[in-house]
Amino acid sequence: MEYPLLYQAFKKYIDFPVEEYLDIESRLVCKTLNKKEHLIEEGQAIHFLPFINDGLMVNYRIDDNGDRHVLQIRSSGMWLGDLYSFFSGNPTKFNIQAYRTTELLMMNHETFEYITKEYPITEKYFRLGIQSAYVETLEHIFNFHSLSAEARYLQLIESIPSLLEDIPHYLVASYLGIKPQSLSRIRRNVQSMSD
Amino acid sequence: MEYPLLYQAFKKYIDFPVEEYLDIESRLVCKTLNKKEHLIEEGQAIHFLPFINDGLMVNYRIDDNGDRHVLQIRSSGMWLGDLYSFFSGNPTKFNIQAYRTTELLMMNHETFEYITKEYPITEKYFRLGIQSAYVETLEHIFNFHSLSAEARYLQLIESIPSLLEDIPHYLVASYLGIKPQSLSRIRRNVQSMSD
DNA sequence: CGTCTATTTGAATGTACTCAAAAGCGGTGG
DNA sequence: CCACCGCTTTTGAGTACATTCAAATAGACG
Repeated sequence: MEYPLLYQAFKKYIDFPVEEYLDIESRLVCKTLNKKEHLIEEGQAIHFLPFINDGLMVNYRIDDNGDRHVLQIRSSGMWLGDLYSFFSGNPTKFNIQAYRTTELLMMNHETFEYITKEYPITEKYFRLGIQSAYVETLEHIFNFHSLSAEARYLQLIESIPSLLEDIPHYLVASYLGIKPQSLSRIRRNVQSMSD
Repeated sequence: MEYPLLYQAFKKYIDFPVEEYLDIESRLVCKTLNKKEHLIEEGQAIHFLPFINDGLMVNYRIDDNGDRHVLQIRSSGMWLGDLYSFFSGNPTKFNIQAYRTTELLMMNHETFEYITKEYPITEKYFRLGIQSAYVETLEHIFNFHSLSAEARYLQLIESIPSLLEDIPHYLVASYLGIKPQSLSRIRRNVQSMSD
């Protein structure tokens, strides 16, 4: 076993058999991205499903005015791709970029087909994984509705305390749905509150 | 076949075999809700997965201040439950309510276990369905980030023109992430623009 | 050291909010 | 049939929060 973090991911929801895991692992391709390098850019058709073995990835989308909106920030131990493009073959609308040197494990489409056919439990694993991502995303929407920008900020840095050291503040601001200037002012307020 | 809309749903992503569908259909329980009746209330453990055969359901959550936030509005031909509670057995945080007389088809947990075991393709169907809901939800977040309240309103009534006749405006406002007063003002503006 | 980019700060603006009241609408009972 | 009630929607006035525009400061890197 080369990638215990990946094995852990497969075991997260169900008792995934080791032998089958090892075959799957052997079929993945390792890829390293440098700081600021893109894994996925808008317009591409995505033929692989990436797992973050070590690093930090940001998923953003550009709107009609050319403005960037960060939708997901994910780190080691998580999958982060464009499921829609991966399964439909249509061009992606997303951009996924590394903000530190990041090591990815890539599963291509043929491998996905092979393992779900050969090991039916894989289908269940992905169903549960996607379901969990879906539930998280509903929670995210609820937070957007019910919390102020300041409360969302406090919640975010509580869950990932090192975030502001790891990626530019303007990306964190975008993820929170505010402008960098507003994030700066919120941080100033929070700072002075805790004095 | 009693419920063509359900069959259509099973065929949406894959070529789901009829015989297997018919067995699944026979295991569902039909339930009718009256206007304003709840299907799911916060705190319950959810033992069924509901499919909306005919009607309109609203999924909302109450925040710490006691305020309601509508997260989903779904109509005929869609599943709408709490996947998290259904699969984990934990109490739900959601409230799902009918706003018209609504006919539901309910799959209980044992049936889910039975059909995924007996017909492995079911697992794939649900994986694809949840995946599609997940992709929609990411789109929803992007709209929240990139569109003004007025643009979100226009997009919503374009996709469901009868929505404001079907459910109270304050629920639509909540779904849009604004107050009923603001929705009223937006509607007045849009009205006067088109004169 | 200089340049480029990111972050902070200030001032004015805008959008949605709160509070408060009025108008509209649907159902019930006199 | 009309009066009344409760609930929803609209409107008005003042406020709060995040935005824009613009400039200053701070940091990173060659």
